Amino acid sequence: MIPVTGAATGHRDVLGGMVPAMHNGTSPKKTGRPRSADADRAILDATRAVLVELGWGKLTMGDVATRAGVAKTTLYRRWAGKSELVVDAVAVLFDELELPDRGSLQADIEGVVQQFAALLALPEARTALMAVVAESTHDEALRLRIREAVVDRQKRLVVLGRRRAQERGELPPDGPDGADTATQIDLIFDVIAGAVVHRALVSGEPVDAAWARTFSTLLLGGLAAFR
Amino acid sequence: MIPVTGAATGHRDVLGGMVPAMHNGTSPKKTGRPRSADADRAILDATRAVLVELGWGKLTMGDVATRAGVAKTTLYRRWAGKSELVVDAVAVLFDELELPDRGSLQADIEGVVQQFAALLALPEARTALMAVVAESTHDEALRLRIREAVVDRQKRLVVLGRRRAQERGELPPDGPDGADTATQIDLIFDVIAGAVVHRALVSGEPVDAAWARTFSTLLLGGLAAFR
Amino acid sequence: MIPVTGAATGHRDVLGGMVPAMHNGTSPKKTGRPRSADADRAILDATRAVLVELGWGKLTMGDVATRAGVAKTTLYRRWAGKSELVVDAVAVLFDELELPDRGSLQADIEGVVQQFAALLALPEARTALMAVVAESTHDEALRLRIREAVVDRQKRLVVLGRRRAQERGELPPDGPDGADTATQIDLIFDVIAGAVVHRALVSGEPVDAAWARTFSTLLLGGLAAFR
Amino acid sequence: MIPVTGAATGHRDVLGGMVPAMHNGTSPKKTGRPRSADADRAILDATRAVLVELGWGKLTMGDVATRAGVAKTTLYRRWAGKSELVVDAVAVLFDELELPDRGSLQADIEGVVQQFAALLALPEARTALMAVVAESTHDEALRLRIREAVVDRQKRLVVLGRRRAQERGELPPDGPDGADTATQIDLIFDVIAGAVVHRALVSGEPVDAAWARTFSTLLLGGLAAFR
DNA sequence: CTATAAGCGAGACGGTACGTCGCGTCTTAAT
DNA sequence: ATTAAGACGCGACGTACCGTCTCGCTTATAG
Repeated sequence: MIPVTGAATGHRDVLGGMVPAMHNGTSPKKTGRPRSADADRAILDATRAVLVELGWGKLTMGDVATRAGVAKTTLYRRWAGKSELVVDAVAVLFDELELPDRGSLQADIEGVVQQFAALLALPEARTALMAVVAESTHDEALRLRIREAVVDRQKRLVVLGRRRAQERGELPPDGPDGADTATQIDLIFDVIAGAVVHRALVSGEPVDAAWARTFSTLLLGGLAAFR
Repeated sequence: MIPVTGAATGHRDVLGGMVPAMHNGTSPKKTGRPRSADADRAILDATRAVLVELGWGKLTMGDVATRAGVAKTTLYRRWAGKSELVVDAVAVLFDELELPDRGSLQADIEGVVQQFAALLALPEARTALMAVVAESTHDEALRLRIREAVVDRQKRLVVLGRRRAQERGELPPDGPDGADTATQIDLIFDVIAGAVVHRALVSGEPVDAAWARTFSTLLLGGLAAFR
Repeated sequence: MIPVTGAATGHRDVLGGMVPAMHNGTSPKKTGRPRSADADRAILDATRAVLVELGWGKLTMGDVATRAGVAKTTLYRRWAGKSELVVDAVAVLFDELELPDRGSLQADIEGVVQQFAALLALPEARTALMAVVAESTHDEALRLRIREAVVDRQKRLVVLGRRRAQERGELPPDGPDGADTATQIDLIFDVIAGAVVHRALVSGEPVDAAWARTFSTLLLGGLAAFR
Repeated sequence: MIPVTGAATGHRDVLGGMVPAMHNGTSPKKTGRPRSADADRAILDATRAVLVELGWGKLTMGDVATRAGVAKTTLYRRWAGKSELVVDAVAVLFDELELPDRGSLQADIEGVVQQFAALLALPEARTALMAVVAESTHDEALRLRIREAVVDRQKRLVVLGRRRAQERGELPPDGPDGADTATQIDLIFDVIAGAVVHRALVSGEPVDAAWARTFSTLLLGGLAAFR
């Protein structure tokens, strides 16, 4: 996994005391046998493998443990539950998204749309993403974890594409008001990610080159409205 | 429930024989005691009640059955599982969405966006919707069911809004090519629904009047690109 | 079935009123469609068939009804439950026991022992007999029914064998006290039936010619003690 | 329970792999948390309690588990089903049978007959015994288990009574042929146990002092035939 | 170089829910 | 009134995972 630092590090037990530590990157330990790094890797690999084969619903902690050649205890020592484990296991997939420079804003948008669509075509990514999002609707901590591990990390693509377009003169430079800029970035991200996910997973229609073209045309037109 | 006709009509058992029939609107029965319509109503009401109180994760079939004053078997006679039941139970919530005529396309868009956001603010709707969508990523029959019961039914809002805008002269009349029209409707639907869901549930940011305004501005700008 | 007359005829419902009539040979009915005699036959045949194939434990009322081409209601109109039905279905098997005259009391005893053992070698007879006896340990009405339909009917074998032996001079004639005679008959019946059943079903040892010989020797010796 | 060693030691699952082990006395375990001996005791006590209160028919695994303060799974980890559990639970009742020395073979026989009758007068013993015997008619493993846990253990009474009678000179010493001796013991056991059970449970007549006297007279006379 | 402390594989544990099965009753329409 | 069909309320079944716990062992650092 890509060690996630920050918010959801460790958790308080019922008595309010700090428990040895969930996955968080920091190492508060001093003595005793250190945790096996092999186990971490094996567990996350096994998680992805099981996700592909069985999907979220059929994925069980015991199953993952067995495949990873690890005891269930080892697993629970590191992650609080299925959701947390799967978020970490899947986050890495989203880091592979890139924004190759295709020369125009429209082409760049089409490119990232199609990359995202390709990712959502992978059963494990599709299923795991929606499953953890579903879980997060009644688990704030999980929602934050997803935001950190997945959402916020991918905003870089919007930021980058925007800067390139500004450099090309396709978009005006940022105004003096930083808040407006941030609002626009969030909006664009929600529109792109939301539309692609909805098209692919809810409507169940293909996100192909033709759709990417039509969609990017709409988006570009919309962006012009902010000029 | 609004009886859903079509796809998931009955299913074959292991021996290939036709099983009495899941919920599907068709009536293959001729003899024997007819199924109780009261039970249907009671079950769906109970499902919504349990969803509100406990959420998707804590909803159990046994619990629903008890509250509905019905045997668990009666429940399984009509729905194959939790997901199918919940789809039918929540579908009706989406039917309450309306498109009040606010005088301009932008105002209409903002209105529907806010109605949709209000619906997603209900815990039972939010959780149940995402949960069944998550399930549907590895269950094609369920995906079709969602599409019929929820998605396709709400496209009416886009169609209506579009016609009104055309009557007002805000949008050009349909071209001769019906396919283009359908493509545009689908696109607009995916963009609106996708963006709102993503904003509300993934980004976790409020879908308020300000956001609705900014979003509708973007969308209107985009629609101009198709003129 | 061999219609059983007497004790367990009909049963009182919870309110103490007389219910239309269980199987009892009498016909209190006057109007309406008469009961099908075919159904009776088909049900009992089906019961025996299912007993052979599946045994008592797996025999279900629904299964019997289906095989008999009859509705479950029809079945319950005639028998109060599984036990009652099976008693009637199996009773006939015991009526096939005979006491061929082999010329001596010992040979006659050996003969009946082996016939009874052959009957207990049939899975349906063995299983059904023990199952209803087990049920009868907490169901007095069932115990009486078994006694009438099975036990008392087979005492004829003891009575007949005894009379023949008396005619041959192997046993003394009945004394003046009828009670003593009845006591002896009951005792002999319990000893023979009990020993054979215990040997065959509890000890699980074969009831073969050798055992029959040893057993009859013991019994004859014992009878001499009453002279 | 008195741990039963032998026959029913673990069982093969559908794939032929060895399953963790049902109750059998052997300990194939090496690693992991050991099974709780307290649980064993609590379960068997609870089983007997439920048998007394509700009888075999109303005894449910869930009920036993609850009363024993144990999870249902724990129960199924040790016993394959109701029958196996009840055999172990009632076996101990039979171990309480004794053969007090009353000074003569006839008196000893009468004594054991009446003790056995008293045991069969207990609803839990009567019902449970017959129920498991009935089950065993189509379950060889269960039959062996009953034989080990109940039947074979009580042969000690016959062996002891016989030795005492020989010491008193009421019976001749064992001949050189051990097989004959074993045959006789088995026969006597089947006759005593069979006759008492048949009288008590099938004929439904009282096993009182008078019957015990008449029966023992018959048996003694029979034994004389082997002299 | 021993003591202490945590990690680890294994698997039993108390729970909760599952989805199925059979029971015996009931509600239809058709004799 | 009886029949075939089949839905119904009920209750138990045996299984699957959950997340925790106890074992005996291993592998570190600290004294």
